[in-house]
Amino acid sequence: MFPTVSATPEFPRLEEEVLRFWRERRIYDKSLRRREGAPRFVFYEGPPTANGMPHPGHCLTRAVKDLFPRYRTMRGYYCERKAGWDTHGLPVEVEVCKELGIHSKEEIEAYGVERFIHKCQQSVWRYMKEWERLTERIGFWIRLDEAYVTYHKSYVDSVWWSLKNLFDRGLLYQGYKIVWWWAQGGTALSSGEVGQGYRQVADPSVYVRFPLVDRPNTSLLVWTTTPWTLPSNQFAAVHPELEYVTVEDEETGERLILAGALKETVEQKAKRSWRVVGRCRGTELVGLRYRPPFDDFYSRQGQQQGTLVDGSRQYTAWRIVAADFVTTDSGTGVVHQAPAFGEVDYELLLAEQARFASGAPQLICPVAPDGKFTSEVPAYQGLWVKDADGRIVRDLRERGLLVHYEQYVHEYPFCWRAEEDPLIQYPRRSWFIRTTAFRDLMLENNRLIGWLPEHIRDGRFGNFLETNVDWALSRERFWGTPLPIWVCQSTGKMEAVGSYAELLAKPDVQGTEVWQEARRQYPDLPEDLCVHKPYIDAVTYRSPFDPSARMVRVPDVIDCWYDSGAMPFAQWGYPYQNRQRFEEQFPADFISEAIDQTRGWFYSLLAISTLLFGDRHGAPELYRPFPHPYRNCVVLGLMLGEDGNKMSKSRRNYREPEEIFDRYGADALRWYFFANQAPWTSIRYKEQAIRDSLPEFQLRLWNVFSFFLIYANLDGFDPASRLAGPAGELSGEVLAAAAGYRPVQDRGELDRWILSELHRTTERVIQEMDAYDSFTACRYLLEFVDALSNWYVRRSRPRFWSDDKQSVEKIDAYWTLYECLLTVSKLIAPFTPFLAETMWRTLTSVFGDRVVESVHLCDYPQPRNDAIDQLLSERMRLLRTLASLGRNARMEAKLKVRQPLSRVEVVLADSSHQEWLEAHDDLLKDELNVKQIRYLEHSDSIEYRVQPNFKRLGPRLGPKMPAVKQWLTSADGAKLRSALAERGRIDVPVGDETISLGPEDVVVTVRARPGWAAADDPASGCVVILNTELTEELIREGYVRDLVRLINERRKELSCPYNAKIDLAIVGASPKLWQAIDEHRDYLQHETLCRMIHRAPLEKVEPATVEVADEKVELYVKQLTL
RNA sequence: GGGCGCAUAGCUCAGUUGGUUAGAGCGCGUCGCUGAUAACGACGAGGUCCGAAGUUCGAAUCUUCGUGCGCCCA
Repeated sequence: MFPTVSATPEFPRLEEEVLRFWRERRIYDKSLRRREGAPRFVFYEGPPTANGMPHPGHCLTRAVKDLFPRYRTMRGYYCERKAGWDTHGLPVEVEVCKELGIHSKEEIEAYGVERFIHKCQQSVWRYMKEWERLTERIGFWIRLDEAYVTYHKSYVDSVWWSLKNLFDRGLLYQGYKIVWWWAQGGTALSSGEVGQGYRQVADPSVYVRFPLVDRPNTSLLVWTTTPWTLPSNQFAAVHPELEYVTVEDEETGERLILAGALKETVEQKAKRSWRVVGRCRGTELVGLRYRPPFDDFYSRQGQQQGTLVDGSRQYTAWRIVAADFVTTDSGTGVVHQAPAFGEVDYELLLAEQARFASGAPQLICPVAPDGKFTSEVPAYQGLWVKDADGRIVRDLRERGLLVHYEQYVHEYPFCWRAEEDPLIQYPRRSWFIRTTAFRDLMLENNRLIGWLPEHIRDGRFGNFLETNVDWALSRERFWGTPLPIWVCQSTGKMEAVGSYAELLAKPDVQGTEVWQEARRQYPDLPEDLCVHKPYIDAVTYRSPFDPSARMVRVPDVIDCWYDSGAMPFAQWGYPYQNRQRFEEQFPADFISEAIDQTRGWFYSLLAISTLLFGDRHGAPELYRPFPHPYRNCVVLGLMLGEDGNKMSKSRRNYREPEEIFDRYGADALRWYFFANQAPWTSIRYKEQAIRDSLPEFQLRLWNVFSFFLIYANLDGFDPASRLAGPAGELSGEVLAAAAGYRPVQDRGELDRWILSELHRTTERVIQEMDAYDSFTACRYLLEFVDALSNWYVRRSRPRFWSDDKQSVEKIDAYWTLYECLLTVSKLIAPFTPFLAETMWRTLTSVFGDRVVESVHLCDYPQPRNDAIDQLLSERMRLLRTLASLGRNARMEAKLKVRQPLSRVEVVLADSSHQEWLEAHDDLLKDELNVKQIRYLEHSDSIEYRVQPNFKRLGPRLGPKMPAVKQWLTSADGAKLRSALAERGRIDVPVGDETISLGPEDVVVTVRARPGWAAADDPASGCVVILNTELTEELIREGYVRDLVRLINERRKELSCPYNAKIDLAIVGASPKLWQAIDEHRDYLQHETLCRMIHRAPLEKVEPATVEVADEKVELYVKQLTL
């Protein structure tokens, strides 16, 4: 006997059982062990940061990350899954600061870097338990106990190794980075923090003269909203392609140069009257020199020249340069450039510097980190830059340089922790990786990656790579991988250190006692912290550049994106450990994260990998062919809350994952993710939608499953007793050896059909899953479950109900359904692993330990081509269409299915399937409750429509198409059809010519004429027509069917077991009704398990009054003891 | 401001290389079944395919512009 299951399953409870089973029997381990030595499918886990609660978005990633490895494992691959945790970075520091109630770097230093670092290390694991629980609960199989951790010493060693490699190859350099700087707090803010702080403010907007050196009485007209940056001016930028005009002031006669498109706007603002005296393109202005409004630097450097790469001489600064970013949206089209205080400006400086062989322009920055002018600009020395604005404007006006002044309202960022402090852009010394030198290689690598969706490759990601800038690697923070560069205190020369061990092996190492002391003071301190601040900062050694000097580490840590991007090798501690494992697990076959990782992990992986392993010449010993480090990347959409907005805790617009698991189960969530939209479209996370996705797949499948168990038990169908020896995975070959398992080709059409559908589905699911298209795969699975439930089981019910327990047909039905359910449980195993396991365990329970214990230890089903019958599939679809049309027609004619009809007629546009259909009359007759089905060539109730075959005729006819279409639709369809049949062509007159159309050139559809009880399906070309004539005989039969329904309803009300017999009395029926009952007495008794039908009330039985045949009768139903 | 993406039924979403009656599920309505039974099923009504222009014999699909939304970056 099979275990019985509830018709209304509690999936969450069943899932808990499955989890326990997996845990106790170590199923995941076993699934790996049985694939040892098999080809690998390599998966990389993008490490989450566990210092926040996991939310629904993480569920999606974790579900997708589980799906494909599970699938590939079943398909025969060896797929290790090593977890990982991202542990460094600002988010962790911020979390700790919150806890300590502090903000700035000074406050952290005052608190103590050592204690702060300890806090960070502990904070990382704050939500570890939650993450692990979620991971397990959603069924994400991954080795958590072997997770890589980015702060571990072995990981840091690996990262250092890679950085040393880059440093030694000259790819790591120091430069300036323009950051958003909080001067009062002395710290840079991350882009996320800056984004939070934008506010509308009014700033001074000034139009300033920059007099040209070589054109008397002529000035550039320059606009800026940050007057305080004017003393730091180095260039003026114009767009090379824009038109510029020279205007003459009607009153003063002075000349100004500005963009032609902006002349009128500025003229009106300044309330001047200007006459255009010259026009030119931006390129023609390039190279002209001007006097900046402030002399502090110009007076000393104004005449300096350098040598360009081509050998010619060029003034270093204060000249016009070309730049594409100049627009005419605002300002004057001539843009003031202060490279120290604008990222774009700084890039321009870099580009200028690159043109010089010697004597290149240097960055001018007369502002100290506290935001106050230095002694380089004596006039404003000690003044906070924003406070200097007013005085600068006044000075400009007094010196006659100000053309116009106004207030300008715009969005400007403020510090999110000190709302009154505006941020400024400010240059900081920073370390860069020269990624730009690898742009082409990165693009080449990118081209070979399988992106899903594809547009990421050339779109978002490709564009990003095209406009690549060097990676600003260093961070002036505390909790991160320390930058492994030591500087000689006397010569300033530097070297990179490739591991902690390498550091300790340096000559005359000092400072390690700081760490030793910490270990004594805090015995619980993890060994890994020895490579972190502040301990690592204390370690110095004798300089190889100057024996009297010490080597001291630079204070920075690195961008934590570098950590995660280094995981392909760092997760193994490569190259100091596990060299073999790295080789086996590089590159990844599959990774998946949400789209916000494009510039995050997707980039850091690709960049690091390309720089280290993609440089055939620079690092030949590490070279590996592209693509790497990942071959396929499924880019997931963003997850939105119930209201379609971004999910946010404060808005409470989403349910906690735990709640979903407890109510509907992990499978419900997984299936919702996989089956409802392509994974890269953004997903609305709605509880309602998750609940609704249950019945259409899982519940429907469950019903079939439960149906099978009920009847198999009832009929004593026991596959285990019919099969000797080990049953393994109960594959088709194993089942074929069972007693009573007839070869499929010997079975009935319905059985052959559903098995054909099963193999077709298997074939398609494999095809889609190999292409990482889980969404389409799910659609095929849905389609199959629908076919199984709504046609196979529905049409097979009489076989399951038949009294002859051992009839061949019945046994066939059991084997067929059993095989379908077993196979489906394997097919859905990667998608809904819990339901699959429950089904498998239940269906195979009768075999005891002769069968594989878990569905996840099975091979994925293999489709058999010889089991797929395309023609049968097509025909069955047609038959289903006919049934649907028949019901449709009954509906139209208001003739309920319980009322038998004498006949339906079917007209097929294409008669090639007619013979087959005729052989299945019984099925259709039963489905439609009619006595006879006739196939006709023609009927008065139908009409034909002949349309051009557009696809075929389009290229041939072109513009004549509408005329042909018009002629065909207005002609008599039936005549055209017969003409086509007799002569093989139709001649269509178009203008002066005649166009001859063959059978291939037109599409003939048949349709029901309006007003008939008929329904058509033009797509398949069939019409079903009802004979609505009712004879007395038919009506009487309808009465009995009604009666049967009422009696069975009564049985149910009385809670009769469905195999219990009854005695029945019908009181008050008319002779007409009795005639009907007598005529169909056997049918009635059989359908209601009725022994006797009485005409007098039964004693001790409560009657029920029912209405049948327009009369009221009393029913007495008495259950007989079993 | 730039890049990328999205916009189709009341809701959530499909829609293959352009082919002439635009699909599914849910919801809604009508009904059926009553031996899967607190299940199951059928049928139906719902659409200016965001707007405009263009290419084409033919556009939800291709092009351009615009509108709205999202993401990433300024």
